[in-house]
Amino acid sequence: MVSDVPEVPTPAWRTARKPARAPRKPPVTAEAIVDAALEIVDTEGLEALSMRGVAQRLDTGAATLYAHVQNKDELLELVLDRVNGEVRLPEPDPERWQQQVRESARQIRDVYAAHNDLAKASFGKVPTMPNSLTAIEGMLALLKAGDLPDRVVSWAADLLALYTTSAAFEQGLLGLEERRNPGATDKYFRQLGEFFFALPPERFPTLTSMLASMIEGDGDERFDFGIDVITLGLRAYADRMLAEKAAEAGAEAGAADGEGAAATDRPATAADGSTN
Amino acid sequence: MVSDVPEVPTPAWRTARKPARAPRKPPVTAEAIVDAALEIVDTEGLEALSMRGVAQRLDTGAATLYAHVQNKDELLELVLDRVNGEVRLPEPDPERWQQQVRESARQIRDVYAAHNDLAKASFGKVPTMPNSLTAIEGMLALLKAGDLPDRVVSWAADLLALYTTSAAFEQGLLGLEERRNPGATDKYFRQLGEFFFALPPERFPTLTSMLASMIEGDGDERFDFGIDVITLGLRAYADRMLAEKAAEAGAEAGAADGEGAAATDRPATAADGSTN
DNA sequence: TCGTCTTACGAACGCCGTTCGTTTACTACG
DNA sequence: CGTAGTAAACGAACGGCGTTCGTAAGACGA
Repeated sequence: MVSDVPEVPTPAWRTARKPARAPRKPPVTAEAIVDAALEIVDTEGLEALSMRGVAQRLDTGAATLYAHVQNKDELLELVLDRVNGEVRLPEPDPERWQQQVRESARQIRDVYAAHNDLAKASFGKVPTMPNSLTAIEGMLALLKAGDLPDRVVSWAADLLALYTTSAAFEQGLLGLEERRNPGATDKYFRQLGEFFFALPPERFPTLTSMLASMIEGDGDERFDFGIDVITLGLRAYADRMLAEKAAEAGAEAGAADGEGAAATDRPATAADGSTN
Repeated sequence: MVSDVPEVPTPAWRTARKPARAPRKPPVTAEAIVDAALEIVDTEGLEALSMRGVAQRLDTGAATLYAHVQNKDELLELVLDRVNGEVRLPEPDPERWQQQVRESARQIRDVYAAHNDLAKASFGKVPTMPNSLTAIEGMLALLKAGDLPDRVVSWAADLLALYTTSAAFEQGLLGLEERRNPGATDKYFRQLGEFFFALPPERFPTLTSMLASMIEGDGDERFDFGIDVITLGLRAYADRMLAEKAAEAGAEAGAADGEGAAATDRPATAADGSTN
């Protein structure tokens, strides 16, 4: 399309050896499409991703893409899986499971946030692609090393994924807007602060009395807070669960047994797989 | 435009008394626009919401809307605020703060999920509209009744909002798809189950060993799990924080003080915080 | 060299958010 | 009653979107 119709006829011996095909463009493959799509997301954000844009970047038409990808949704899933492939989770070390969970969650957040607001595309999608499954496998293994019951581990993975994805989205969105017009984010936050400080205390007594602490902390601190709360909560939840189960068993076995403090020394039977 | 050009001339005495204007259509106001938009979201989901669709429902043109609403984004914010107005949080009762938080989070989730996938529109938006602020105020008050430090309360509100919104979105999305073609959700879940059970155990040992517990539980149970984990975690986090502060102060004042048990006056839900 | 078969792709369809310039409907005043 | 002024309404258009269809081009075995 660029110069297929020369104004002057070309001598035969010139066309004889493969004319103008030297800078051969790479063939269109699903992989190349995913690459191009991710490049667009990386430079302009998720909203700027369009089939036409991807096609343009590959020097072809939009219709071509549909030979390799069912639709935009599938393309997004492929992009997400490629990004999930960037995640590297550690081998579980039971001695440090909480740190490992924190570090891993942080890594996942950072991997996603490095691709702007891409995380938004993962909301409400059930992960089924290879790299996504590998990431889940890794996180489950980490949690299981924490000696938690199976049900707690499973549901905790969901909870952590939710939290991590949300945080990644917010951070990525912020980074994107900061890149779009640097400095505007500061101004926005200042205006936001002014707005909140101007709220009437009689209508929002609690809110206005806590503005200082609401603004406190950067993204990392706040993210770590969430992870800490969740891991501490998992521990406490599991302990409570085991205590209840023990009390039940005790009540069934004999009424003489005192009840209560069962969360003291973590018995190794925590993950006995007794769930259903 | 409906019948301005009659095929047969109308006698003068018919048009004399205000022709065809009897079923006067209500004037276009921002409120009516929000109503129409919410109706569309309620019946067809967030993705089906378009300015043209809203205009059609009001029997007018899309351009008219822009006289009352800056753009689609602002319209969405107004819709969200209207929905936030449906939330009714209880007066804080320090004796039952954990139950109150759970009930409130559940109510918020249900309010949103009742409007299909509307919750998706709230991701990444800082709440500034009246009803949103009122909801935050209420949740902060509830958390503060739990006797948590200000910083914990502030950040916990963020965390809970994230979790609740995500859960509402997932539940709403599910409900929407179930309404779109009833029964298809069951089939989808069955296929999903088959897919996961067919995964190779040597590549996903942890995942495949826990499939039973991953599938366990309905939406409510799983949501409550998350809320319980978070509230238990908040308690534990606050206790650990206070213990550290106490230890610091103790170390400064004199080295003679014993350390540890700071969760004394709190009824102590298995939150010993002794891990690592 | 021919026929087949995969891949590429221009053009079109029906949507979308938003803007522009004009028309309409109503109010207030002469 | 007539008219000027004004705010609301809105048709038409712009550029872009996801997706489909029928055709064109190239690869390749017979």
